[in-house]
This record gives sequence, C-alpha cells and structure tokens, in this order.
Amino acid sequence: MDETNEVLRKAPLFEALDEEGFAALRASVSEVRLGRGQTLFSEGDEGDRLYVILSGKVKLTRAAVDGRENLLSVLGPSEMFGELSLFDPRPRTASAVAVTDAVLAGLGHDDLRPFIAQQPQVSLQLLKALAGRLRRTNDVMSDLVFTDVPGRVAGQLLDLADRFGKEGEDGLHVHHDLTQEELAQLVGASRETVNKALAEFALRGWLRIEAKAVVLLDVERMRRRAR
Amino acid sequence: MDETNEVLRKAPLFEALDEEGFAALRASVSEVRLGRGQTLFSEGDEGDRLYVILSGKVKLTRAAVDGRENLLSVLGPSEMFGELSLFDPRPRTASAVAVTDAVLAGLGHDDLRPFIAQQPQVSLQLLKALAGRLRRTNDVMSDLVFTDVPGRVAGQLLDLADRFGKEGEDGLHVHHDLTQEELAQLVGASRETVNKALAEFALRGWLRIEAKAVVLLDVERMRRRAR
DNA sequence: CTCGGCTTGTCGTCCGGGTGACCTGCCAAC
DNA sequence: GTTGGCAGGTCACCCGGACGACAAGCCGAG
Repeated sequence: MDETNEVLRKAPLFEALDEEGFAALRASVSEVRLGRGQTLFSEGDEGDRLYVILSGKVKLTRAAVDGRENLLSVLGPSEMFGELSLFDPRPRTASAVAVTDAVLAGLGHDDLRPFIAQQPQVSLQLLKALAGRLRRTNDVMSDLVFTDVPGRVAGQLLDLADRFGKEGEDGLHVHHDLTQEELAQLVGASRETVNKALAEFALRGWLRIEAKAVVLLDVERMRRRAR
Repeated sequence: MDETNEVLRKAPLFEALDEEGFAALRASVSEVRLGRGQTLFSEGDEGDRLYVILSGKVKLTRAAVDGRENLLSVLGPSEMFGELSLFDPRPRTASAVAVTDAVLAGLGHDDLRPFIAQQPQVSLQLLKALAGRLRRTNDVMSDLVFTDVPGRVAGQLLDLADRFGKEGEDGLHVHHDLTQEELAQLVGASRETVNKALAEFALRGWLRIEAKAVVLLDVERMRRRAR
C-alpha cells in the first residue's frame, strides 16, 4: 500500500516519526471503509481510537436536542480526527459521518501512547496541530459573531478551496461534496439563506455553481466579501 | 512567595513537574503587574511568552475591522494563556487586557521548550489542556448557533460560576468583574439584550444582580434555560 | 461637595435571516 | 418509460435581536 503510506505520512501525527517508528505504528493501523452517509461513531459513544482519512471526506457533526445539526468541520485525506479523547478521555462530543465513500486508518489509543511518551517530536507535532485547530476554531467563532451569512459562506468556500481546491482552466474548482443543507449547517445558517448567498455570488460572476461543488472565478472579491 | 508557588502549582503546565523541575522553571518566571484596563499584549504582536495568572482576571479579546469586540474568554488565577504561539509561532490572534488589577507569571518560550522536550508528562498535560480548551470552544460554537441570547447568558453565568463562584448564605456568588458590555461581548450579543435577559432572570427570582457580579439563586432553572 | 464619565436600565425602530410552504429538476430504482 | 425521493431554487411572513437614543444611578477625582 504505497499510496496509503504516502497519505499517512502527511498526517501531522506521522510526520515527525523516523522510518522505524513509522513502520511500527503502521503495523497497528486498521483500515475502515465507509459508504457515503455511513456513521463511524456517534456523539456520546466511548472513543478510544483516532482516525486519519486515507481517501474521501468525513464530516463531524453535533446535534441539538431538537434535532437540528451543526457541522464542526469537513475533513479530507491526510486529516486527522477523534484525537481529543486521547488526552481527555470522555465520550465523543461529535458524530463522524462519511460525506463520500471513504477509507480511514484507525489507531487505538493504547497503541499510540507509547509513541507519544517516547518521541517528544510526536507530541510537539500534536501540540502544534491542536494549537492550529484552536486558532481556526476561534476564527470561526469570531465569524459567527461578526460576519453575516453571505460573508460566512464566502469565507467557508475559501477555506474549502484551500484544502480541496484544484486550479482549472476556467477557475478554481472546489469539489466540496456537500449539499447546500450541509454547507448551511457548516456556517450556522439555514439552507435557504445559503442558497440565496450562492445565487447572489453566481449572479455577480464571482463563482459558478456545480453539483456539490463550486468554481471560484473571482477569489479576490470573495475574499473581500468574507471579512 | 509561598502564595505564588501554590497558585503556579495548580496551573496545568506545572502540575506534572517534580520538585526539581518546578524549581528550575520557577527561576525563569518573571512577574508582571497590570492595572485594571491595562493591555498586556495586542492582536498582531509577536508573542514568545506564555502567562499564568497569579491573581486578578484577564480577558482575551478580538477586534473586528469596524471596532466591535468579542471576548474569547475571561481567565482567573492558575489559568494559562498565550501558549498557542509556543507551538505555532505566529502573531498573537487576540489581545490580553486586565479586567481587574492582576499579577501574572510570564515565561519565555525558550525557557520552556527544554522542559517540554525532556519531560513527557508536561507535554501530555499540555495536550490535555489544549484538548479540553478545544472541546470548550466547540461547545461555545454550538451555543452560538443553537441557543438564543438569554440561553447563552445563562450558560455563560453558570460557566463563570464554576470557575469563580463562591457558595454563600444567600446563594452562589459569582463575582465576574465584568461590565454588562463585556458580558455581552463574551456571549456575542448586544449590551441591551444581555441587560434585558439579566433583568428577566432577576424578575423570576433566579438570580440577584450586583455590581460586576450576580448571585445565583436557582441554579437548576438557570441550567435548564441554558440548553 | 460637585462635576464628569462610566455603567446600567429602557425605549421604539428596523432588518437579517429563520420558518414554512411550494415548485422544479434530476437521478436512481423499478 | 414511470415513479419516488432528494437536492436545489424562491417565495411571504414573522421574530429575535441589533441599533440609536436617553435618562438615571454610581463612583472617583478634583
């Protein structure tokens, strides 16, 4: 599985390991395959594994008592999740659901701990990852307070573009694989409002809407609209 | 400074250290005194120090372009901040301002790194702290999306009660030291709305309003209102 | 004591955006 | 092909909460 190794290597957790350490950890990886829409774990479950996405996309969601949902994030290849319970052993606070068919590498916490204890670079790498994540989350929070829905949509699209965008002939293709409903949950707004915002952007020629994707045509204007 | 040592010891960063390590790190601590309203550092500054609060309270704020502000959190004795730049060396993303007169212990990153590298429990402790912080922040985010302003105010007061509350004859005293304006920025709402929510709670007999403090009289009802 | 500046308590007004209600378009299964 | 279900597109309506504007209480400084 050369391909798999390559994707794993890019995950922050593995980045700092030497060949030997990587091989050892690699041995305790178990592969999980998910079909689109399938749930990996749910809020409240006991969690003692961490996952790295090998292919596909996974969303982390939280549900309110009344059934409404909120997407914390959408993750793609080489990205990691489920690591919080490693350091703070409590039930999962979000559910993980495959947005597309996906393949994941699962790692038991018990297999992991020795590496963290022994290899200081690994914990440093993890600290860095968590610090970055925290920064990001704070940004999102500020946006929720300061920015209106169209602005948040623009910002979210740019963020998705950073991670999943592919430069094409006719613009920056962002194949996010999300329905507008999911996009709405991601920015904390209703589907209708998100739809209106997207239509508005399209009308202005800033982007083109495609099935579960957008093509960004004027990144600069989008960026200005976002803040 | 026995008092100082005691407060420091409770900070997650120092908790896991043995006597020897504590003494060594203690030596490189520099004390900072702040008057109410004084700024310790500002958004965009270069940051290479981390702080532990010895006494008083400090708020972490972010400003929007138009001048509006948003409080990320209010921290009290034994709590730590400014650690993100340790692992992710970028300019500060928030400003730190004293809410009351305060004394802080400042630690340079360079003094700190050796400890992290050598003492694995320290990094574990830090990972735990960051993981907890991340969980918290995600909770706040969900609240922003799902909960109305009175609910967020109730939730925030309960949170403050956990950290600063003192059980008294006539209820749970929460001396938060915040103006209603600041409280409003903390829950992402306008001062007027927060004021109305507080008045409403007081009217119902759930709490009593005092200067920069509240006395919680019916914690159970507040808790139900929060979610 | 007195003045000025915060902080708090309350208005009316207005608007972003949530809600409910539909319709259309598309694809997949039969 | 037909049918059913899901995603996208658009309405009209209503409400929570922001905004602007003041009055009143409180406190620290002169």
